[in-house]
This record gives sequence, C-alpha cells and structure tokens, in this order.
Amino acid sequence: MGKRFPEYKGLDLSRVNKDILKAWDENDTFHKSIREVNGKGEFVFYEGPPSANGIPGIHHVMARTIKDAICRFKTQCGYEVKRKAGWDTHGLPVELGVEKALGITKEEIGTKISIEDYNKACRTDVMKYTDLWEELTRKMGYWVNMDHPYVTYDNRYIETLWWLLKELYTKGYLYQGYTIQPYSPAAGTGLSSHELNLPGCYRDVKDTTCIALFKLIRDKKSKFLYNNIDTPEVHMMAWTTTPWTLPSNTALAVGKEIIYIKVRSFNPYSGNPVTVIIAKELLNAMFPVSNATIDFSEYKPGDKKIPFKVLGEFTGGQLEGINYEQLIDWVNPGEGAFRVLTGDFVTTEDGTGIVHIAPTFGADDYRVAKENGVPPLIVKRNDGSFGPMVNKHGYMVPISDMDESFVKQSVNINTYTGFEARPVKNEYAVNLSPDTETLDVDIAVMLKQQGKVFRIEKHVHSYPHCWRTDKPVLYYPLDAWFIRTTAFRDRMIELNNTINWKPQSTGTGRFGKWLENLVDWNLSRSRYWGTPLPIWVTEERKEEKCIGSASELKAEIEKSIKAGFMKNNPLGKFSEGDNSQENYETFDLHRPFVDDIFLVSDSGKKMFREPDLIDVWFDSGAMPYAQAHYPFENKDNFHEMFPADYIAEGVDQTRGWFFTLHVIATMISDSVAFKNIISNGLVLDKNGNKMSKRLGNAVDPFSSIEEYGSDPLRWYMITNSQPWDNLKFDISGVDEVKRKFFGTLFNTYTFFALYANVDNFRYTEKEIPVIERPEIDRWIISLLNSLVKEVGRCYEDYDLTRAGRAIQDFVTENLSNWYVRLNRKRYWGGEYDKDKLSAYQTLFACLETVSRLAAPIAPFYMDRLFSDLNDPTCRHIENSVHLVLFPIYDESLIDKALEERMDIAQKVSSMILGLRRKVSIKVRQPLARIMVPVPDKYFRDKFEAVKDLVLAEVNVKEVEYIDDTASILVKKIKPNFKTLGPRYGKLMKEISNAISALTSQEIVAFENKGNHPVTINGQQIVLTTEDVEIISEDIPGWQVANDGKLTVALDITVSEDLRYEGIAREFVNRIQNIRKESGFDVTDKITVLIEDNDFVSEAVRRHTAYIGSQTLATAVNLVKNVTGDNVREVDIDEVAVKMSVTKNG
RNA sequence: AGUCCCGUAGCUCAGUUGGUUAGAGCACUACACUGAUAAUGUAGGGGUCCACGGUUCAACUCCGUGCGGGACUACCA
Repeated sequence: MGKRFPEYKGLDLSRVNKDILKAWDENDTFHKSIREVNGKGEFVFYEGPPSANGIPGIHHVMARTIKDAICRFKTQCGYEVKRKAGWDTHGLPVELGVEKALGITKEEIGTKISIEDYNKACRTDVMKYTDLWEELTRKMGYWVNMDHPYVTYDNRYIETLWWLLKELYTKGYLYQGYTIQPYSPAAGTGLSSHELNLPGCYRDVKDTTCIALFKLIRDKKSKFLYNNIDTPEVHMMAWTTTPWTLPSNTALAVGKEIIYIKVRSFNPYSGNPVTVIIAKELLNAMFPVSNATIDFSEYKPGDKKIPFKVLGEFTGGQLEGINYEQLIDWVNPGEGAFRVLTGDFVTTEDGTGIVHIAPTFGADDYRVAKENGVPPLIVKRNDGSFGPMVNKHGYMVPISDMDESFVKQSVNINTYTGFEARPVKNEYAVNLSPDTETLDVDIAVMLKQQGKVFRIEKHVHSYPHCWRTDKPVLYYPLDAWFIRTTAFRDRMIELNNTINWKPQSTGTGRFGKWLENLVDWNLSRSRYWGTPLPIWVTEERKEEKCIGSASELKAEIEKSIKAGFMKNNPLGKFSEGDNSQENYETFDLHRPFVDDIFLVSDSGKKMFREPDLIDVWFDSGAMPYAQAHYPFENKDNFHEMFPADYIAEGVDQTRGWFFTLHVIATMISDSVAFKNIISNGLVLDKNGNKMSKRLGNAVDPFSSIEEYGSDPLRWYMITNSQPWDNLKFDISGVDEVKRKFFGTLFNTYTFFALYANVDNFRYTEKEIPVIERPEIDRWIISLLNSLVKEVGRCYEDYDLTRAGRAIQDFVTENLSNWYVRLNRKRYWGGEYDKDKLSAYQTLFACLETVSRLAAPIAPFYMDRLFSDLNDPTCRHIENSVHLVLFPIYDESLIDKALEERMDIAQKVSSMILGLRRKVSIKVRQPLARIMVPVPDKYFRDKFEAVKDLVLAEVNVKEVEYIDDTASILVKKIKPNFKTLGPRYGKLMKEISNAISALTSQEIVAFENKGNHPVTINGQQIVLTTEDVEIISEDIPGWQVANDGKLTVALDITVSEDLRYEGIAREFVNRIQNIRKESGFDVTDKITVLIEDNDFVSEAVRRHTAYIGSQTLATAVNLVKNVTGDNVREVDIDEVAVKMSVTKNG
C-alpha cells in the first residue's frame, strides 16, 4: 500500500509558505531548476539591481512577482534561466542618507570628514538592509540567484564601466561640454535639484524687469511686416525679469501656433511713434482696452494714456527666421545669432509671448539655441578658456580678464566699460552700499535712453536661493561630460521598434517619444560616492587620456612614476589576468584614491583626473556587460547572456534603467539590451494615494506574508489588475483571493483526497481513454485542455493577468462549482468501478494540471498541491512542480460542441433552480417534468446529451420538448442588427420598428416559411431567419424562465409519489447531518430507527432501500418508541419526528 | 508645460473587430442549500459607462476637446 493523499484540517497558507521554503532548501530545488531540457537553451533575464539602503516595500513584491513568474514559466518550458542578482550601490540617495546619519553637509566632506571616511561610510551604509532584502526575496519566493550577486561598487564592475567609457571615448562619443545648472556664485558650487527643493529655497523677491524692444532687420523674410505702416522700423517686445542677461541675448523665441499682432503706438518714454509685435492674447496687458479709442492726433509725448492701433496678425511660425539687431552691443557672438526661433515652451501666460533667449543663462534657452544653431554669447578669457559674460563669482567679466585679441576682435570697449566687473546681483558683492543701483536698473536705464525699452517696472516673483548662503542662485553654464547619444537617435528608435513592450504604449509612447526628443546624456555628477570618470587631463586641458582597465591604469602610473609625478603605484599588487576578488581588492578605484593618481601626458605634462563622478544610471545601464566583467571575463560566451530575453521594472524606470540599458547596448553592441519587457505601474494604498512611511499608509510586506503567505499576495497583485495599471492595494482583496481561489482549490483537493484514500485510489490502474469516459468528464477535460492552451498562450505573451484569471475562473466556476458539485455522488459509496475510476482520474488530472499551470504565480501552494498529488502516485520523478515541465494540451480533446452543451445545461439548471425558488419548492422535493421549447434543429440532440445532468441537478424526473409548431408558445422577435445593419444602413430604425410590430401568428408564419417580406418606405425587403432572433418567451399557465434564446418551463405539481420521495430525501438529509454532528467517519455503517408516524412512515416504507444506500445504513426501521443512544427530534415539513442514528458494532 | 497611463455599480475589475437588456466578484438585504462547509445557490436593490462635441443606421467601444486621478521629464522669460 502506497502513501495516502495528505488530508488537512484547514488551509494555512502561511504555514505552507514556511514548509515549502524548508523543502526547497533541503532539496536545493532552485539550483536544480537552473537547467535546460530538450536543448531549449538559455532564457536570459536581467535583474534590475535594487539599492539595499532602503527598506523593501510591498511594491517590490509586485515587481518581483512579475519577474519571478515569467522566469519560472520559462524554466517550466525547459529553458535554463540563470538570473543573477545584483545590488545598486552608488548614488545620491546613499550619500544623502549618510550625510543625514553623520549630521554633515556636502560642503563639509573633505573638511569635517575625509572623503575616504565618507566613502567608507557609504560603502557600509548601502548594504545595511541587505538582510531584509534577502529575507523578502526568500519569503516571497522570488527565485533569483544570490550566490554571486554583482555589486556596482566592486572594482571589477567599475573596470567594465571604464572599458565601456573608453570605447565611447575612443569613438568620439564622450565629450566635454557644458550645461545650464543652478549655481550659487556665493558658495561657488552647483546645486542639485533636490537642494532647490529644500523648504524656504524659493522666495519672493522684487526685481527690476523690463520689456525690451528688439529692432527687426528689413529683408526678404521680414518684408511682410512692413506693409501699411508709417514707422521706419518694427520692433519685437520681450519681457525679462533678469535684465542683466540681455547683453547675452542671441535669439528670440515665439510659439509656432501662437497668434501675434502688429501694433502701432508710441514709446512711453520718448514719445516716438513705434510699431511693435506682441502676442495677440497679451495685447491688453500692454495696451489697456480703453486707450484704443484715443485719437492718435491727441497724443503728446509724456501723456500717461497712450493710443494704439492693431495693424495685422500672423502666427509665430511666420516670424521664424527673421533677423534682428543686437540689443546691447558689448560683445559680438559671431555668425548665426539674433534670429527669431520657435520654442514649445513659449506661453502667453505673462510677458509678451516673445521670449528673450540667453543661451548661457537658461536651460530652455541653451537647448533651443543649440537645436537651431544659434551661438551662445561667450567670451575668451586671458587663460585661454571660454565662458559666459558673467564669471563664477557672479560678476560681469572684467575686460582685463579677457583675452587681448578677443577684446580687439569682438568687444565694444566704449559701451562695455561702464558695466564691466559689476556684480549681476548686488548680493554677490561684499562691500556694496545698500542704495547702490543694481546692474538690472542701470541696464534698463541705458535701454530707456536708447529708446529700446517699452516698460520698466518692479516685479515680485519667486526665485530660488542657495540654502547655504541665502543668496540668489544663477542658472549658469557648468562644465560636464556628455555621451553623444544624439548620434544614435535613429538607430535607437529603430531598435526600440523591435522590442516587445508590455504595455505597448509605454514603448511607442513614453519611451519612443523620449527617444525622438533625445538630448546628449549628461554624465557628470559632482559627488563623492560613485564611479569616477576615468579621464585625466593636463592643466591647460590640451591633452586628455581615458583609461579603460585596471592594467592600463597600472601601466600609466608606472610611466608617471618614471616622469616623477608619482612616488609609488597604488595598483602595485594588482596582477593582470587574475580575476579573483582578492586581486581586485588590492586597490580601490573610488575617490579619493583615484584623485591622488597623476598621470603623464604624451608630451610629458602632469595630468589630473577630472573630478566628476558618472551618473549612477550608467552603472545600472551597463549591467549586461559589467555583471559579466566583460570583456575581461566571459568574452567568448557573452552572446549567451546578451541581450536579455526579458526584463521587468516599474514604469518609473522608463527614463532610467530602460533607457540607459538601451543607450549603452545600442552604442556598444548595436543591439537591443532586452527583447521583451513588462513595465508595471505603482502600488497605491486602497484609496489610491501613494504609499509613504510618513503618512503611515505603507503596507509592510513581511507582516502580510506572515499572515497570508506569499501566494495570495502574489495572486492578488497579478490578477487584480493589469500590472501596468496602478494597483490600489487593499488587504481585503488578498483575503478574498485566499478564500475564493485558494480556499476553493484546497476544498477541491480535500474532497478528492478524502475519497481517493477511502477507495485506495493511487492512479495505478490503466488510464481510461478519454473517449470512454462519461460526458461530464470529457467536458471538464475539454475545458482543461482549452485552459492549458489559453494559459500557455498568455504566459508566452507575457500576460500574467489573463493567465491567472483564466486559471481562477476554471477552478472556481467549472471545476469546483460545477464538475465536483455534480459529481459528488460518483465518488462516495458504490463500487470501485470504471465510472468511479474515471471520476478519480479526471479530477486528479485537473488538480495536477492546475498546480503546474499556476505554479509561476503561486509557487508555494502549487508545489504543495503537486507533491500531495504526486507523492502517493509517483506520476513524476521530480518532487517539485518547479522541476516538472509545463503541461501540453491535446487539441483533439478540446470539444467545443461539448462545452456548448454543458453551457446550456448550466444555464437551464440555473433557471430551474430560480423557478423553484420563486414558487418555494425545495430542491429536495422531486418534481415530475420540465418543458423545453426547441429553438433550432440541433438543440434537441444537444440537450439530450446533458439531460441527465440537468435532471439530477434540479431533481426533476422528465424533460418534454416542445416543437416550434406548438401554438402554446408565446414568441418574441428581435432584429439582428449585425446582419441587417451593413445591408440597410439608414433604414434600420424603420426595419426595427416593423419587426417588433409582428404578431405572434406572423412570427410563427415567418419561422415556418423561413422568410418574411416587409415594405419599408416603399422598398420591398425580404427578411430571412438569419436577420432576426426568435425566442419562445412564455408558455401561458406555466412557470417559465428565459436566458437569451433558452427558455424552460417547470411543472410544479407535486403528486403523492413525489411527495413521499421528497420526504425520504428529507430523512437522508437529517441522517447525514446527524452522522456529521456525531463525528462518524464517512465510511461508518449505521442503524437508523424512526418513530412510526402516520405522516412520514409511508415515505420511509417506500424508500427504505434508498435511504439506506444514501446514508450507509444497514437497517432503517420504523418503531413505536425510539429509545437508546443518540435520540433526536427532527422537523420534517413542520412535523416533529423522533429518530436515532447509531454506529454499528 | 510636454509625454504616457487610468476614469464602467458603494469597492476591485471584465467588456472581443462598433450591433440595441453593459457583466463578474466583494459588500448589503432576503430566502434556500449543506458528508467539499473558513464553502455554495437563488433573488433583489445599486449605472448620466467622467463631460461635451464629431463620425455612423448604430458609440462604453472610433476621433476631437475638456475635466479628474497618477507617473515620468523639463521648466517658469
């Protein structure tokens, strides 16, 4: 005798979680699952490295379930899925965390704490929650290989990054440029965006603003503006809150779609006539409506009210390309400047709808100028370097600081002299008397004198301030290293089109649009804890070297030692070609150690490392290469691990990891980095708010797993909504999943195990061919095969949600609620015959297949279910569902006609039960017959096949078919819009009316003839039966129910015979209850004594055998007085009857 | 500001290529059922399918414009 199927008291998924984890450990199941079957090869998955300096949240369970499920599925398909774990260790969050913990600021690094100690702290801090992460990974059942995770701070990892950077550098794709960033002249440092978001940083200040008048140049392009005007010139008006940037103006921007108008008026300061251009919407902000009526002849210079007249309108697009004269001629920027551009950032919310562009002092300005080939205004300084007109201290560059020949060539000394060396904001100067006019005011006054300004006014606006010095921030060009991603834009778009995105819209939309608007990747970060830029330059920046490996660095240092720039070699102990961790721990490529390495240039000059770090996104984007320490290792088998078949992360990574993976793979390997991708949405709290520790609405994954186990959590997250929709996480939903899906599946198994053990079913008998099994078995087998097909297709398509929902639907609706419910009697009692065996084999197959289908999403319980089924039967050698291949469906077992028949049976049963309910006749009371109208010629055969099931389910003896011709049916007719619509179009409404107007006789005639002519608007139309739907709606005098085309009537007459039978069934019910209450085993034989009572005794007499067989009673006796043990009084149709039920012998 | 996602019952979600009674589960109410029982069945209430326009014989579905929620990116002259 083999093992029994384990039986359980209750379902404790938390317990299952723990037990299965233990089993996985003991059997080393995970490592065993990393194998290939049938030569399937590898399925490459990349793990997006989490940062272990934060505590894992419930959303990580979501993202990781998506990763895990696909990997498990592919394993089941026979692929080897290696999935190396990794840790993201660099970056700002780590640094900020350490700064907070140590109570220091960025400026104090290097003074209060050495960079070395600081980085040491970062290195420790970043791994502080490693244990928690590993615990979550384990408990949630996320199978990822943690044996040798890649760590981004590892020197080997960094070495690959350097190699990649050198590849880019050598090809000319890594270059130095500048970018406009918030900069504090007082502190001499750039500010990061989070520093600008510190409270109190944005402050209202009162600045002098002005609306400057830019004089257009009259040529072919601008010709149309000079029609019907009486001034020689046309000016464009542009507002600025920073007049000090006006000398750096090199362009104007308008909105392409914005409507602009030409206005004739007067300069308020000089009183001279002017013609100006302004956005139509802002006309009245500049020219009050009331002034429109003032006669021009009445105006005198100096008048407060200035008349105006609109002369014409045009779009911004028409203005594009027009040239204008430089507003302030201090420095000549050279060719290409002073053009009107179009920019999408231009609005008509304030100002004039025309934006003054100073590429050196605004990020938008910089971008739009660059895109249009407009030069920034840059001066050459006497050290040979170039820079904006304002120096790093916030002063206008003194002429003495400029390069002599540059001054001669490009600077107007006459006009500039009065302004040079002045601070652009008075706050930057130390000893300035408080009443000193600002540069803004003086520039405005100068423009006023020249007639180049239309309005000067004080304006209060919000402006960012440096949180350290309290002084205003400038947007200022700062040096930075860039990757020339724009050179690969088209190729990246092309490659992106080959990627299978889930959802597709993220790929074509969010990601695709991002690629189209690509700008070069700014790689520089002025921080401490990260991958250093491997570039050394000489002091005058003429010579550069990019280092691409540890051995190269070691060799270069040797040269430097020879040249006398270094005393010893920090990489002295490093031996080339030895890829061991020990060898790579003999040195450190981080700051400050790399900063102390000086190299020698080819011409013999000392070289210093560029102090920047690289963007951490490069770290993670380079992960396909760096996790393999490519090309120092894995050079020959790299194609086996690149590109990835599949990755998955949150949609917030679109511009992060997804992008950097794509860029680097495109630029280095001319390939995609991943072929399939699921980007999931956020996990919100149940009210749709973002979870945050601060608000206290964050859900702790550990306690949820502890309470429910991982499976319900995983199942809920996958099936509740599509992963890319935000998930409103509600723990009661997890509870529901537990009850509905896992509870039902567990119940089904328990039911099976109970009887299989009673009958000693061990699946040792020969398999009964499906064709020989009863209809209902073939039905569930057909559905099961359909399910395998559907679920496999969904998984293949990376659609976990549909897969999970299909499984759940099968288990709860078809398997449990229909198949098992209708078949209960086949399992219990009776002979161990072919029918019973068929029932066991069928139910076993369903349960076992479900365990394999659902294993990717619910790895714990499905493993339990699988082994519970497999241990006694040994159908598979493997002891875990995760080592067994995914089921294969048999198309020949899918019988759609059978599925349709059963659908009819389910609907009819449901309708009859509804009717019983309506007339309050219990299902236990047998009824004589139902009547079913036959809607078409196939129906009768279909129904015959499922007749017995229906009759048993609803406890009715007979079915009677009613033919079409019978006149007792009341028919209803409905037009079939799908066939009529395309044919008759506009006549539909009339046809519909005509059809509904048909009488019952006409409908019958129509049915018999097969067609029916109608006349609509004088047009003869012949309707066929295809064009309408005829249903038998009612049978007068009967209890009738409808569902779509199906109609059923119930005969509710209860004859004496039926009455007695009903009472007998009542007894069976009571006896079963007593058995259960008394704690009898299902197999115990009993003796039943029933009080001899006029009302019920006839029923018992007639049905003694029936009662006995149903309740395993060896004797059912009527006695005068019931005595002895276990005497009870039960109610049979409101009559009290005494009876006793006792266990035999 | 741009790009993308979402908006269907009190809640969570389905809704195939447009076709006329818009579904399921949960919750609620009532009544049943009970050898699967931490289940189950039947019935009921509950919907301007976010709004407005358009295309069409016909729109929850397609198009446009808004509104609301969310994500990312950029920024305010």
